[in-house]
Amino acid sequence: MTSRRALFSLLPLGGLRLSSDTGRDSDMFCMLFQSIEHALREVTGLDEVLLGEGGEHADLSSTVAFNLAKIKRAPPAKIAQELAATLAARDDLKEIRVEALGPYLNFHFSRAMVERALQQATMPGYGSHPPREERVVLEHTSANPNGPLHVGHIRNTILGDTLGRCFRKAGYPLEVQYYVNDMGRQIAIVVWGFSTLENTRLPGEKGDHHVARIYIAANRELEANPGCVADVDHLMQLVERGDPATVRLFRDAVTECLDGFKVTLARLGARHDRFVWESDFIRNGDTERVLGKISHMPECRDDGKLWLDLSSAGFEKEYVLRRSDGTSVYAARDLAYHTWKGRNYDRVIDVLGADHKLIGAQLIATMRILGEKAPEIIHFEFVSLPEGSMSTRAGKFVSADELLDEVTRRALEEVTIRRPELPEPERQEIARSVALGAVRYDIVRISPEKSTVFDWKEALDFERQSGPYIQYAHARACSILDKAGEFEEYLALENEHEMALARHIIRFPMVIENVVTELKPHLLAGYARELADLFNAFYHFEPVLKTEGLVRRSRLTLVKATQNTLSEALATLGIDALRTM
RNA sequence: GGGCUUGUGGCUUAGCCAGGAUAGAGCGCCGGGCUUCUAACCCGGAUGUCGAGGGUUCGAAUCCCUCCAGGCCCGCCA
Repeated sequence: MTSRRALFSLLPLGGLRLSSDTGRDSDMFCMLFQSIEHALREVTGLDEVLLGEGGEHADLSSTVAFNLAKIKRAPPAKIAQELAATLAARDDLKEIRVEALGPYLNFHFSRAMVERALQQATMPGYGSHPPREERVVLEHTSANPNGPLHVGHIRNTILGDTLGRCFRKAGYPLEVQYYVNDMGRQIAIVVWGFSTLENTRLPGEKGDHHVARIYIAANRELEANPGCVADVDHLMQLVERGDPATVRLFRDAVTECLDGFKVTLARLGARHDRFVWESDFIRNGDTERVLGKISHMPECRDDGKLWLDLSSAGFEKEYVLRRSDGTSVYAARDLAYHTWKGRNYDRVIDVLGADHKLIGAQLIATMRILGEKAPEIIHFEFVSLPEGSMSTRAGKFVSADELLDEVTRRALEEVTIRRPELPEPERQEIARSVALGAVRYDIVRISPEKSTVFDWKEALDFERQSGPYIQYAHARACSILDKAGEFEEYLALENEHEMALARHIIRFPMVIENVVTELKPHLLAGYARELADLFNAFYHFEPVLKTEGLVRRSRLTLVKATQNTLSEALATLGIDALRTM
């Protein structure tokens, strides 16, 4: 390790002077990737050339020689060697060093290229892609308004919001929607509770928590008096029929809960562009229109209730759309909603809980039969409590509000220990950002298909692999830049800490691209953490302010690129990039 | 019972879809490092039958089959 560093320092500097008019191409890494992939395709004649990250061995690498070996009946190492020679001779790969290491084809970017790409990383908005045409609509959270958002719901919120931020960063025109289920049975139960039970709102009680209290009490009451269920059914019929008084009762209850949601969502840094009310699809006739169209389909069955036979698509279960009392079922309204989305946007994405897997698949199948655009659905698995699964109805949940309160309290403790000299309001401000970073990161870092158990200890951990860890790396970079004052950008990367950091920074635009194509926000979480790791190592081993001349300027430029990239990555994760903490 | 899904060191987790270079991290544990650009940090060490068993392949954590365990779903709920 030491010897390699020594070797590097013997290399001539040959630094790159930076000027502001270079770097039109804002995602150099993507371009390099594409040109290598293109060259590989030409040279091998294969469509799939297996180009991927090179890890410790290279910037990019390919295992295509193995596949070619089968076709050409020659040893993969020999093929790799021949490919490397051919590729190295190409004009379009002039600045890339191609090497065959055994059967592997390794591609190394020249230092000059890394430095050029790095220069782009110092500019505001780094990682953003040019505007695209495709209009995207993203639905997330959409929790039933019968109680506050809890730690399960906000997995949806944070996943969706992060994905939305990635889409915007990737250049897509995006609208984020919240689908308000304002006419379901749960809401009818809330309304029934409001009209029959003691229901005064406690002083200081948030609307959503108030609604939950009534909802829990109403459910208890209904369990004790099953006869009252008919009253709830009646409410549902009245609201579907558009009975003005009932509609107002539903709307008031839902609004009270929704107002509470909006406060929580704002605390989480999540923003919806539009709240779409389910009942609007009854009122505007869309649901009726969809059901009318469906009634003419060969898959349609009407035996009192109206349902679809989706067995041709592999579903055994009846897909019920209208009850025998004439009222529509959620699935019917959902079809109307998705038809509307499909006709107004080019790409429709929903973030839904794993409990919606079946109904989601049925929805997609039906949309296809209808000839409408089917949504892409991201399902996330459940968050449970150590004592079992959460239930709003049973009052068994940890609300997002109490999670944020508790994490903020802990964060304030931590800030107060570390920065006792700061005035209270400033400490509170930092604590709020740290808490948000901790909560959001803790959730987004886990891939959605993993079911998790909520753990206070983990939620309150601000150390490695946490949001605050990344925020801290950013604050450190800011601290150096603040102390450095003015400097002229210049790059001459010397040692392996600098190179490793630089190589990672230039991948950022590609990470954004990957998140939106694969719909995997946790890739960004991992990227940001690795970036912080690499910066911390650089920070520890390579002094910046104590050096002089070109080395100082080069390292400062690298710090600036890191700070900027961390800041952009954190913003895309919905986490505040603090300048001090 | 049927369907979907997850199973990776004591704990949490990446990698799996598009199979290849010694399976990456973090917590915890052991040992080091703050007169030094913020120690919410860094460095080193121990810890893995990648749930089990078969199969495909030159090569399997990754693909296929069976089984086991957890989660979710299977309502004229949403």
